[in-house]
Amino acid sequence: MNFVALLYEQVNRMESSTQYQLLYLRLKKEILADVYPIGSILPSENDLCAAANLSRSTVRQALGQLETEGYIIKQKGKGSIVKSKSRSLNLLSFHGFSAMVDKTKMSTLSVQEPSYSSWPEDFHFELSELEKAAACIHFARVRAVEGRPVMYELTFVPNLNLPNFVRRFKLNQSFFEFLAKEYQLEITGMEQQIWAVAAPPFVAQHLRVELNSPVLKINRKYHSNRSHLNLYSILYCNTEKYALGNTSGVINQSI
Amino acid sequence: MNFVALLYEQVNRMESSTQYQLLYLRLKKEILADVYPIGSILPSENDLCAAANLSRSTVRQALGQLETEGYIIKQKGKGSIVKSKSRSLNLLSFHGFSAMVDKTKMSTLSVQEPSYSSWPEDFHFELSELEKAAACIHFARVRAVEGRPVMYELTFVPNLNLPNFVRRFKLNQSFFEFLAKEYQLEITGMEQQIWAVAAPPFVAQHLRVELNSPVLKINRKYHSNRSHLNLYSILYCNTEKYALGNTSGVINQSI
DNA sequence: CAGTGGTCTAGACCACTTT
DNA sequence: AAGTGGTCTAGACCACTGG
Repeated sequence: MNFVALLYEQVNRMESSTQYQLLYLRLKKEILADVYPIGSILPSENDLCAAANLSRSTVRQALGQLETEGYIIKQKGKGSIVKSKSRSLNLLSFHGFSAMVDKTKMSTLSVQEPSYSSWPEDFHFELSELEKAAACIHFARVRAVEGRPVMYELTFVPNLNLPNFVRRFKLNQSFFEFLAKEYQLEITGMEQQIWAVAAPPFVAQHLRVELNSPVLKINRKYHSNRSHLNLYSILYCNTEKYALGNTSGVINQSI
Repeated sequence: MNFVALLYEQVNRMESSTQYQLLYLRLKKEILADVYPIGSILPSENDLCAAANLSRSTVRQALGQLETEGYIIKQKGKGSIVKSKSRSLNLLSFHGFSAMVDKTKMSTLSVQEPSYSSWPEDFHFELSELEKAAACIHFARVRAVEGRPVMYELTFVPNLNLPNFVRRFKLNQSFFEFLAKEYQLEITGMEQQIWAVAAPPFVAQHLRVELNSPVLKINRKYHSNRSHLNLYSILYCNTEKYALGNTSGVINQSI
């Protein structure tokens, strides 16, 4: 390696992070921007080595991170296939939702369009001082499958450097994809708590179930790549017909 | 030798063993056997290189797998610290359970001691031919916190090369740790479906809640490192006082 | 058959922790 | 200062996939 390349590497290390992280971030952005659409194959490891002037181990480290985060699947003799545009987070989803390639059966009803407000009095999440000081962006929607309401979702977001959120976000689009595309905001983790509760009146109404019938209640706190910015959701789910489910390769334990 | 045993031999022979996998398995066994107790530090990467006559990359690959599975935490300048004796998962657990270092508040009641039986008629999971051919090991237990029943758990396991399971397993121990220690059986993945249901009589009785009050029902299929062996559980949870919760993803990036 | 990812080696320099 | 894990290089051979 020559002197210029050495200097270049030093500068890169000072300015941001490591070589494999830079490559990882670049590839992730390109996947999100459809430079490599779902189903397509990334350049081979050797090509990436040559293009980025890196050793194969370093390239493999970047690809490994993309793989564990669910963006790609690597196949011996074939290549690195783009699998998904969003991080596999182990989120619960309605059984069959992800399988519905034809999403015509799924619809979204607006209950509360995005607006700026203050935080609810009885908000059940702990907020940082910074979040409390910011305005609260709130919206609510009902998700339906085959015309049957299955989920009532209330979302709360501190308005921290999210310009024109209210104007730009449309309720029928994917919230996470919107955040990634418009603000480079990545969801990096999540905490959730789940209960079975008797449907209160406003939930019974939106989900069209009998008062006090059993529904799932889920409180979620999403962590993001902006360390002080978290997103909050409260979900009520009607599981009479559709169960909530998830699959995880790297699972969890306890009890 | 019967059909089941023959299939097993084949599968076992197919399981390849690379250098890093062998080292990974050896270290994992030693962690489970308390050669390296929780909190202790593994031999340094260089020591492992010398001892096993491997390059550092290979040793790091083995340690990396132990880390992603939650057995160790690596700290720069310090070493690889043993963190846990069971795989760190993303399973739902009762909120606060993991925080209870003092587990005296948690108790287990036997409902059905382990026994061999046939598979239930209305079993809601799809079984492979191999699993159907095997006997079903079944047990049921109730988990309580501070004397309050919170979970009623029914478990079903195909009796495939799990010698003396019924005699060896005690209901008040961790099922996963038992499987890892006695049979080197690792849980590698899981599917689950979740409902909110009205408590049927037998559930209401075991959880000491009113008939038809809302309870969580969870069906789980656990995948293991034996590709054809899955474990099945049906859980009923009383979430009146304790919610079910989990955390996933990378939570602490930096302050 | 050429190309791919999987495994592995034998070095090197760095930032960090502990002594 | 010595030791640790984090990153990175420049090779190598293998098993597998595809044309």
